[in-house]
Formats: sequence, structure tokens, C-alpha cells
Amino acid sequence: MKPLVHPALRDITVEGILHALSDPVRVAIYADIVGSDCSQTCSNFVNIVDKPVPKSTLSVHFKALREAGLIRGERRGVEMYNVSRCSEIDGRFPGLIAAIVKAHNIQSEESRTPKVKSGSLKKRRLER
Amino acid sequence: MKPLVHPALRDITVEGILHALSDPVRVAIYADIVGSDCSQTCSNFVNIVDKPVPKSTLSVHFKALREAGLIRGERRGVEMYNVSRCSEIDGRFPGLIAAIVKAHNIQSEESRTPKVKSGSLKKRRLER
DNA sequence: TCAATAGTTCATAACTATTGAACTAAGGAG
DNA sequence: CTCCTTAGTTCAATAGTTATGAACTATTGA
Repeated sequence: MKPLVHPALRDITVEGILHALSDPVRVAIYADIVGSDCSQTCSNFVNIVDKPVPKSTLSVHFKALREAGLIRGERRGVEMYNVSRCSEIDGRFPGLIAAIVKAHNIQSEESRTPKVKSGSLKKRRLER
Repeated sequence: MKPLVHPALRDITVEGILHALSDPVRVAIYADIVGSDCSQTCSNFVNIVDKPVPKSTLSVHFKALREAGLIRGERRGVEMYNVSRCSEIDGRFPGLIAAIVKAHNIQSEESRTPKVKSGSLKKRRLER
């Protein structure tokens, strides 16, 4: 199987980061990975948004996050574990990732207030 | 002529902002508008990147920035003046715009140092 | 060896972006 | 007033990107 591609820190671009995070599914996945202290498999995220995400689509999203330099993926047996590269990125673009994730969280909180959304996100957290 | 569309603050989304700024031409235009204290016409930006941007393309880029909620445009006679909405946005997503613009500026500085790009902007390299 | 599971690749259809050409609208000059 | 110039918009063609079902690979375990 093809080895995973991870750009060097110096090859990460602001545009690449913004593009990767301009998709609602990807930014939700990424905010979750950044906010969690252990690595995450792809299939954890099938229900990250209200409509289930097909696994081919998830695979493409993870590839986009990896190639933008946002996450690091590692195959372990049949699964793939993903961790964020935010401390690396923070060395080059201080505060960028934190500001985006914070804005995303503010927006998610807002959208919970008007109507009660199905909290599938929080549920997974509990079982760790 | 059609009136300009500007979303209300509450209708501005993080994804919309990130998408609008994930284009190298748009982020350069926007960083310039944010960094300048007076409003700017579209055609000021024909040479914002090394290759001149066609005016139809510029028009579309300004529309994208407006509809993402990043700038406010006002027609004055035959020209259009643009100002950033960053203080409004900052009220809802604190630090987001500043972090992105800062990251963009860091990256622009870097790209002036390592290799001499056919730089139409400034050739800092020569001074080192 | 076979089955199950996790993720990838491929083909194609749907979507999005770029840009030359034609257009509109405002402000002069005569 | 009419004509010209300038700034920006719209349209249509085309180029490029993205989403996803189906088929595939790789690993583990029975």
C-alpha cells in the first residue's frame, strides 16, 4: 500500500490550511482531533455531521487534511491513527490553528442554541 | 445595476471565511485591505500577484470576499470602494482575522527570503 | 484458507472556478 | 444633449475540482 504523504513544515501553506478547513466535515474532524488527547481512526468520524459520511469520502477528507499538513496519519494494523500537527504549525504560524478551532467551536455552540442538534460528538468523548 | 450583497454578521460562517481566504489572490487582496487605513478600488489589485489578474476575475474575487462577509463594498460614481469588516467579525470570532492575516504576512515574508522570485513586489533578498 | 474489518482507488457525474467578450453605469468633454 | 472613457459586471465556454458507489488491497483472527 502506498506510503502516506506528509509535507515538511516549510511546505505547509496558509492557503492550503484554509482550504482544507473550509469544508464543514473536515473542519469538524480537525477540531475534534485537535481537541482530543489521543489519536483517532477515520471511521470514528462517520457521524461527525448529521448525515453519515461515506467512507470513500472520509478517506479523501483525511488525505486532504494530511496533505495540507494539518494531521499526521499512521497505519497500525488495519486501522489508521491520526494526530494533529498543531504544535508544529504553531511554530510557524502562531495562533492560527487555535483561532480557527476556537471560531469553529463558537459557531458550533451557536448552532446548538437555536435548535437542539443530535449530540453524537460528545457521546464518543464519554467512552474514553 | 444590481445592489451589492452583504451578509448580516450572524450569517457569516467560519467555513465561508476560510474558503474565501483559501485563494492566494483573495487572501493577498484581503490582507492588503485590512492593512490599509483607507478604502480600496478593485482595479488597484490588478498586480497583487506576479501575474496580472484579469478584471472579470477580480470582480468575481471581490464578490466572493463580500459574500463571505469579509469586506464591505460601496459604489462611488464609476468606482467601487472596499473596506474590511474585520472589527465586526472580531466581535463574533475573536482573533480569527488577525491570525489569518498575520500568518499570510509571515508566509509572504518567507517567500521573499529563500529564493529570488521574479518578484514584482519588492526584492528584499538583494539587501541581505 | 476464509471471513471480517479498515481504508484506498477508480470512474464518473456533479459542482466550481477562470476568463475573454459583450455589456451597464457614471462622469466628463465638446 | 451625444459621444467617449473608465470601472466594474455578466455571460458562456471551458477547465479544473470534488463526491461517492463499486471494486479493490492489506491486516488480523478464527
